[in-house]
Amino acid sequence: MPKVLVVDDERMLVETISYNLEKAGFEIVSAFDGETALKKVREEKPDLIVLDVMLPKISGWEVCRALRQDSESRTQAPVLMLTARGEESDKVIGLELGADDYLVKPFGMRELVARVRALLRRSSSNEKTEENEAQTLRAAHIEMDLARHEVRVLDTKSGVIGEVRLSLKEFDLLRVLLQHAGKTVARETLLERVWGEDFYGDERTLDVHIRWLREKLENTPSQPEHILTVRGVGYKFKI
Amino acid sequence: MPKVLVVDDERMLVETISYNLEKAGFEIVSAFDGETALKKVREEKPDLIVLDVMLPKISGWEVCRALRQDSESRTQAPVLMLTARGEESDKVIGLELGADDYLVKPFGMRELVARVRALLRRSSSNEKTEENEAQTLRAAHIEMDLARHEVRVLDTKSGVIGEVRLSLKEFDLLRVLLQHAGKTVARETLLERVWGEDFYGDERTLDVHIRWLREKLENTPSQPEHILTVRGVGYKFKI
DNA sequence: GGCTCGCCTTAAACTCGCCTTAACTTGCAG
DNA sequence: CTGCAAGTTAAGGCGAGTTTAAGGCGAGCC
Repeated sequence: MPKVLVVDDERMLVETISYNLEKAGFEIVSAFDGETALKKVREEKPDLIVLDVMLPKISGWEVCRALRQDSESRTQAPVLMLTARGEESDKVIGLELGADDYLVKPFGMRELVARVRALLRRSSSNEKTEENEAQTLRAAHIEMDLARHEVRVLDTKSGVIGEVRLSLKEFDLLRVLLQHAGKTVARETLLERVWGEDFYGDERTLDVHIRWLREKLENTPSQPEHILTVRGVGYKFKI
Repeated sequence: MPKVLVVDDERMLVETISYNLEKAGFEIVSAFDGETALKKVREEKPDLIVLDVMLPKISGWEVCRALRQDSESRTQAPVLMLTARGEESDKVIGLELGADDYLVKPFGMRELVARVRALLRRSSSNEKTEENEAQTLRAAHIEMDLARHEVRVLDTKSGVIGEVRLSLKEFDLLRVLLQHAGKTVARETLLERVWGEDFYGDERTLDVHIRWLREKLENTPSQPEHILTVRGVGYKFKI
């Protein structure tokens, strides 16, 4: 259950927002001024902050900057700014200072909830990708998470993402192909990169592993759409 | 200073994105529709493209496909797609068509900048490892992508670009001809370059392969317009 | 240690694309 | 007109790649 901090000096508005977000399944913490807001951030460690621009004492902008720059109250949590007028300059300043989205008053509660959900979804998927900066290779319907040694396949029809189990050699082989995505990789290059300089085994080993990759990644392994043979040269991953 | 092309029909969003990317040290080029985008890609050769899915006239998908497949506007630059909803099917389509990452609206500028940096870092480290600079030979209506081992033909009438499947020998033969485009290449030179120094087979073999090339590349194979015979000497590719 | 299990390699039969050869035809050049 | 270079077509076979299965090796587990 994600925790949301709502910051606004109009208490009725905070009530309304809190009610709606709670109904949507979030845990709510609130603050009516900037100073309290920063304190609550430190204490409660919310997953997202809804922040009004107009606040007594410290303005919303300053709070926003503090959230991004102060050593004390710094947080990765996304910030949704509430602004009175839709002036672009406001938007620019907000994004400038590290806000992630903004909403112009008056706004509907359904929209607010939708944006909060969107921001949280993104920030959580972000965490995943940023931790292992080791990077993910993407091409066509394939997604390789190198750090986690995970491979996901996107089913074109259903849009479902499924995880595929690959053995070590299969994984290495696919990685080399994807690193050169689109280009043809010579058989000997593949053997060298995956099996090492000193592999004096049967060349057919490569073919067999290609076969297995096709079985796991292609719709019709015998008529591959992505892992293609370039006769007399090697293989290529067609995007 | 890497150059980024920002494509979106919401001008204010382009402004915001441009502002933030500039501040992060990028040079910005922008376009508000797909057609202009493709033109700018050709003219400005950006290092990365931020591309909205929803565009007037040509959709973002189509632009994306063009960036990967059209001979004119093809580029190695990574593509970051902006999509309105976070539907998985969108993601699938995008990656299918060769996008490298995608971002769901609304998104924060910090996230955008982070992703742009990540993509560029990846693509530049990619370049380093790929010594063989993506070389393409072009002449008349033919385009040879040596790295991919692909050949495309531009149909003069319809303007359609079609991929042509060539066997290894056909490919090598065409490459030698195109490398000397316009000039006559002696029969023995061709035999040597394609078949190797030590080929003691039938001379007719060369003719047969020429025939097959003509069949695949000429409108009327028996009255070739490009792959011409120079009697007593060899062949030449007329531009 | 012995056991199971998954992974890699090797083997071997098989398919099919590609190359060569052959044999005939065309057509240019002297 | 004649000869030779090149064109054309089809058949054949070689070999690259496919595919399936079996064996062996090593890792992890009783």
